[in-house]
Amino acid sequence: MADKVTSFDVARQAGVSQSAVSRVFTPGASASAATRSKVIKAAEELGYRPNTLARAMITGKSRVIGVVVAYLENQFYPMALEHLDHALKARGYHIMLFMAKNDDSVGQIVEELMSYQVEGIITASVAMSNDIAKRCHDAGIPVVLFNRGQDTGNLAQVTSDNVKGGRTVANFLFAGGHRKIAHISGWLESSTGLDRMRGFVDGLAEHGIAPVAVEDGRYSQKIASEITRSLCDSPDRPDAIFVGNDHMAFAVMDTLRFELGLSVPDDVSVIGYDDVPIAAWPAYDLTTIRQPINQMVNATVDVLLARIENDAASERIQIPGPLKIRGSAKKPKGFTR
Amino acid sequence: MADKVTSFDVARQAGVSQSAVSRVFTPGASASAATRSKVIKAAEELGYRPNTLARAMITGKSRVIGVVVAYLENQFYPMALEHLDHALKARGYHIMLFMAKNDDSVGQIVEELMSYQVEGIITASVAMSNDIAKRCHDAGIPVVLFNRGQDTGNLAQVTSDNVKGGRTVANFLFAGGHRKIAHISGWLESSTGLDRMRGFVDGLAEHGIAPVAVEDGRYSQKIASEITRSLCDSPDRPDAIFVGNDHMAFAVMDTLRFELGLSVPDDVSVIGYDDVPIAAWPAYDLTTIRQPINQMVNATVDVLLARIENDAASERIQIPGPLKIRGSAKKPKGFTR
DNA sequence: CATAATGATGAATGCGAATGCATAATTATC
DNA sequence: GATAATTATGCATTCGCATTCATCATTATG
Repeated sequence: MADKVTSFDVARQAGVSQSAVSRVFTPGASASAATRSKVIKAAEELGYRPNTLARAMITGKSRVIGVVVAYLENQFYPMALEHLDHALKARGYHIMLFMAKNDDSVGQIVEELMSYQVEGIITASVAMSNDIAKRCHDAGIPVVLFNRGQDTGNLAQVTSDNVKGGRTVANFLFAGGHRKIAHISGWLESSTGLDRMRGFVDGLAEHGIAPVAVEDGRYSQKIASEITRSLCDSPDRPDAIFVGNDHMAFAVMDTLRFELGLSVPDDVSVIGYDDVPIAAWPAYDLTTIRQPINQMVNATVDVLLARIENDAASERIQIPGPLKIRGSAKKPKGFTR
Repeated sequence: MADKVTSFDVARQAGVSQSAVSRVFTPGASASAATRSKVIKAAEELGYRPNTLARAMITGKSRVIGVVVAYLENQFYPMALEHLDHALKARGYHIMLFMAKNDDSVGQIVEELMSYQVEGIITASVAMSNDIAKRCHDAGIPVVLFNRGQDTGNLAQVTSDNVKGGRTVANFLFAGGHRKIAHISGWLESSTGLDRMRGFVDGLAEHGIAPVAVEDGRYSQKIASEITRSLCDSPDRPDAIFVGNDHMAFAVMDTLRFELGLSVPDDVSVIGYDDVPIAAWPAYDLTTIRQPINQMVNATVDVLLARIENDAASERIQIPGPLKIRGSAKKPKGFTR
């Protein structure tokens, strides 16, 4: 194992001072062409790379962003992670990844992130208690909630327009002739779950009807399946179900088809939310509200870096997402949103 | 934004020296109960946490592991990531995440990881050129390839027993009465793809038959679908297809059923590899070889940390995975592996 | 009670690179 | 060609904490 090679080693080899070496590796610092080439040559010979940790100590910039994710089984989050990686890499930042179930451990994780001197934190569908938010604020570490809103704590947040999405689904299902419509919601303690539900219920109300049932699926496939069973156990089963996200919608469809022997969409229409890649797979061919993940991620990164770089205000951004019409729900003729 | 609070601030507040503060936060260092409680009190009042970067500079231990992942759309990798997070967290390490397409950029990423002084690197289905492997070796940074083998470079690696898995599939399909069996392989430039293919072909050979076709699906759903179409376009279409991983198998099943109007398993049996959660979803109900992801991850972490802590040798570990029999392939009566 | 052994503590040092300051080398301007 | 303006360069310092060394307090041992 070769010993670590430092800027002093390179300096000696190149016959210059350590400062010169540092300047060559610091964008914008002044160094003559001669020095530069000597240093680069020596660095290559020795296999030198600046120690980012040491650099971070001086500059106070680690170029690391902490990312906290709750679920990875729901395909939306791996996809978000992939986009986040690209967007952050393009801006010269790196990801330190943590998993946190929603209930617990977020505080602990934030403490660890802070001790690593991350420059910012992105949480995906993870909320943050007020005192933790305050701690980040006091430490000067900006936080952006991705796909999760929160009224308290004055945190930046980026979501799709969930209320509008829910409303769009209501219009679409009503236009499709459905009158007995159930909703298996996302977790109702989360803003996304709640907003979609509200938009949906409001949307139906505008047509003078109410959902036949609203049950909290809590983003769990298991719970969603159970709810589906009990909904359809009734003589008066729904003819359409709006499900709070695609991940649950797949379970709902499977339960309807393979357990209850019902046809989707002939017996029951199903609509999801997210438009993850699986939704387009022929086995599901799920009609769903698309969350424009790319735009959402870009907005998240923009907001975060703006706050890192110039202390900008925290914003709340809502990006509208279109209904992606596929085959899991009856298509009204001439439907316009 | 409160200014950073350092160990000196805490020391002043507690009326002790900076060394004392450091000792209180360093497990195993000696400090009296009185000092300890004074320091802890002061630290809490000031909201102090040791700066991990500064600590890492001194100790040479960053407690960070670099994780490099190629795909996140194939559910196997998010699942692996989740397990990795748990296993590493339990050992006090953290993840710095990078995405790399297989062909490019791995070298660049490794350089960045090294500059962050990571203590080890795990690559998931990502290979590493020999000079990059050497660079890690020279820098004393152990590397473990997860779910990917590689003969050159003397790298530690953890996979399932892919050859055996392929063979098991061959036996199972033969016992199920299939004689016209095709294989849409994983990427044949990867050890996993190659080993599964070899085991499979060998297994069939032991029964005196050969696959009717072996095509490289390159882990792409699109390519797998295209191959499925062309395979079934022939008058002599296969009655079973072994697919190199679940992710492609889903696309194959969808193509067979919804595009070609064939029944799975009545017309064509399909078997995958991985046993990701989706494989158990009723829509697919995929018979597949389970990769024991938990064991694989634990082995990966064990090997890596052993090499970090005591310079252990690099190992090659193969963990056998059972056939998970579901409904996508005909079930031979009384089949024993 | 004296001496040895152990534990606790602070001052000083160093990890590796960035940067302010002062000076030297180069280039621009008249 | 002389002076001003600019660019390069090195020295010394700094970031925050762990650790060595020497010193001092405490406890153990005969």
